[in-house]
Amino acid sequence: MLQPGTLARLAPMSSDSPPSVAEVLLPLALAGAYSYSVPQDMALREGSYVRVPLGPREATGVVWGFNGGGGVDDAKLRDVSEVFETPPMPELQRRFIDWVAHYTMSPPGSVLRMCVRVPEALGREKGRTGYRRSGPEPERMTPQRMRVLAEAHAEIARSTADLAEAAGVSGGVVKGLVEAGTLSAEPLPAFKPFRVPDPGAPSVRLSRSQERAAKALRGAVAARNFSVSLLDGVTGSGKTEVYLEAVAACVASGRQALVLLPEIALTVQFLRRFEARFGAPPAEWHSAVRPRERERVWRAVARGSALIVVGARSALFLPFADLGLIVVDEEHESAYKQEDGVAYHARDMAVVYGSLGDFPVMLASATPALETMNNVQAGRYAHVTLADRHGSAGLPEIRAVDMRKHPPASGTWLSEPLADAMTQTLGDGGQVLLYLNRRGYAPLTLCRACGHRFACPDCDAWLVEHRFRRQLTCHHCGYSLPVPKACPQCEAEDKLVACGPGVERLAAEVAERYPDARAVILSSDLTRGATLRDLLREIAEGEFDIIIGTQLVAKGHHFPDLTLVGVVDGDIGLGNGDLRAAERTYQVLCQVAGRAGRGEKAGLALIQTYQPEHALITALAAHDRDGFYAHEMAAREHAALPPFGRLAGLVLSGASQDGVEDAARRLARQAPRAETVRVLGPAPAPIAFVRGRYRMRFLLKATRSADLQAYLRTWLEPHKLPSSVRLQIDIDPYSFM
DNA sequence: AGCACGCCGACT
DNA sequence: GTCGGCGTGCTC
Repeated sequence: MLQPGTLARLAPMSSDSPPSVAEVLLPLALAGAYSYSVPQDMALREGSYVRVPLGPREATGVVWGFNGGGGVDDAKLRDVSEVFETPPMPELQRRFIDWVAHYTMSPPGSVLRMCVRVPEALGREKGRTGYRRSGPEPERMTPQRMRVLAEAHAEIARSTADLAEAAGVSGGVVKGLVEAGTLSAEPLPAFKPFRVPDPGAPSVRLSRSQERAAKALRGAVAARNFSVSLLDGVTGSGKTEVYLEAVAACVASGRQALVLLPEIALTVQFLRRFEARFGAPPAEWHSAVRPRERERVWRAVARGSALIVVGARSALFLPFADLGLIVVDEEHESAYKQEDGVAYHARDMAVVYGSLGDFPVMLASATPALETMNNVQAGRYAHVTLADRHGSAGLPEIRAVDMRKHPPASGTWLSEPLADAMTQTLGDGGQVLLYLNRRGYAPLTLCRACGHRFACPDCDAWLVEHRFRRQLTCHHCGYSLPVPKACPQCEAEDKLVACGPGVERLAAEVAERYPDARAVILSSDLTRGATLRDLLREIAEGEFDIIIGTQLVAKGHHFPDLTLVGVVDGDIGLGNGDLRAAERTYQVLCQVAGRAGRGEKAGLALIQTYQPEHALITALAAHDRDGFYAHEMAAREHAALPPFGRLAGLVLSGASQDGVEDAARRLARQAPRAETVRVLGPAPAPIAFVRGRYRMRFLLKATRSADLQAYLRTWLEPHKLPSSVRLQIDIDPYSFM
């Protein structure tokens, strides 16, 4: 229904007068855009970044349209305060935001929020101040000041931070020299421009197999339209070099390229390979990038002057001026799935982006997601294969160790066959990797006197002992307490026992068995950032004999001396009803096993398992990936699970258990009947209590062609939830959290 | 997301 | 009697 005010506002549009009302999308969880009146002298376009009044404060938003809102009282309209001179958000990005919002069933403002996380990048560039040598030496000369003056130039101004770092002193020393009149200030350009990657830089020689694959991918880039290609090759086959050729072709044609990597794979090694190919580093985008660099990247991406971005999943929401290619490396990685807030899968959204923008998308993996393989088999995705391991390294031999025949002694986790292989490898001067995906010392602590088990007060989870930190910690919320001496329930002393292994405990066992070996633990809570980088380098240089690691070690690190991989627990995580458990176990074991023998020496992987006859294990040992996929695909098809059916998860949560259960029951009663959608639940979520909130879950199972979102909208839109209960929707859920 | 309003516990 | 805890609701 048109409001009287709307008519009045529409009328001027028939002439050439500028639009009088702008629909502004705000980065907030609101149902839609808000309307603002446009001051006479203000030039706005769709996509303009603007400041607008919002209640008692101001907010930054993006113009989503003109004169279309309606429904709001004219008297309510307030003026747009300001337009930013930043290039407007491209139309393609706005369509992408709307699409993602619609698909994930999130408010469009929540998706916009992911795009405007660098508010400083919108205003005028704030210049930096540089300093150069201009005056006489200060009266008081110190060694620190001398070092700074050795770095300071008479012609070229350098920033305080730059000078201080180069001289190895604190910024205060530079400041002192400015006050003494030895250095003088002058404005510097706000940001260093990104070096232009050279697609024609002398590159590494590609093998024949790589060259064939590269040709196919270059062809997809040259076609300049939407296509999806799966670049499929085993660990070590050189996929990176191949897709970088496609990236080169894209930038050679003058368009931007985005390479997505799981956060953890953004390593120095990767960046070095990149720089070797392009003679310049890429623009980086991930959680460790500092605010100032973020601003630099954001601005350069918006201007189109950063041609290649390498980033984690959030890089998908950068304001690309002219995107021509997205590569999703390790596309099967669950790290691409964002669970909280807007629940999206970066690989799937990348494909959507390519389809909206009519450009190619490339997925790379040694163990593609079942969904991706299904798309390949259906002919929707092109299949580009890399047959061999690059160089001399062959595939590692993979063998199962039957734990029923070789049970380790109580309190230990290494079977004799694995321990013997370790002894031999160490004797031959090789490196050993032990993989155990459990952080800490022990996943459960209990009291032998009364049976008390330490659990998190805010979650349904045991507290994990971290012996190095002397703490019991909840891995869901971070709650910690010092390891007590006495049981809090029966007050018995020295009766607490650790149950089950974590990497720290495995390290203790290793130290006892191999006292002369140099062992190191790689785990996200012990090593991060710079320390991790140093450790990885030291490992590659052969500083350690035994590496004990969690998931972290599976990712693309290359350790040339590593010849033996031991998987401590090769059984599928059962119980939590994860439909992808087998697929994921296969993928990670394949990846971990692939760490062995990448150098000149042959590799061996031993997998300790209680189910050596499981299809997953036999397929791994036989290097029969396609066999395992066929087996798993048939199981999914039989159960009408993805990719043969669609899923959605709904989680209701709140502080009061009764409140949540009651809300869930009411909601269940309202569920519309539909041929193509089944609503399962409500049931307590697999982890029913997290961070002090109770959680009830619905699982929706639908046919492949069902419009799940439409169903959910009909169900949820008329329903009013109590405000104390929160609803989270996850379309295509990965874990059933 | 902020920020204000509002209704119940420990203070001058 | 007030200060302030954060639960709830609104912002064009």
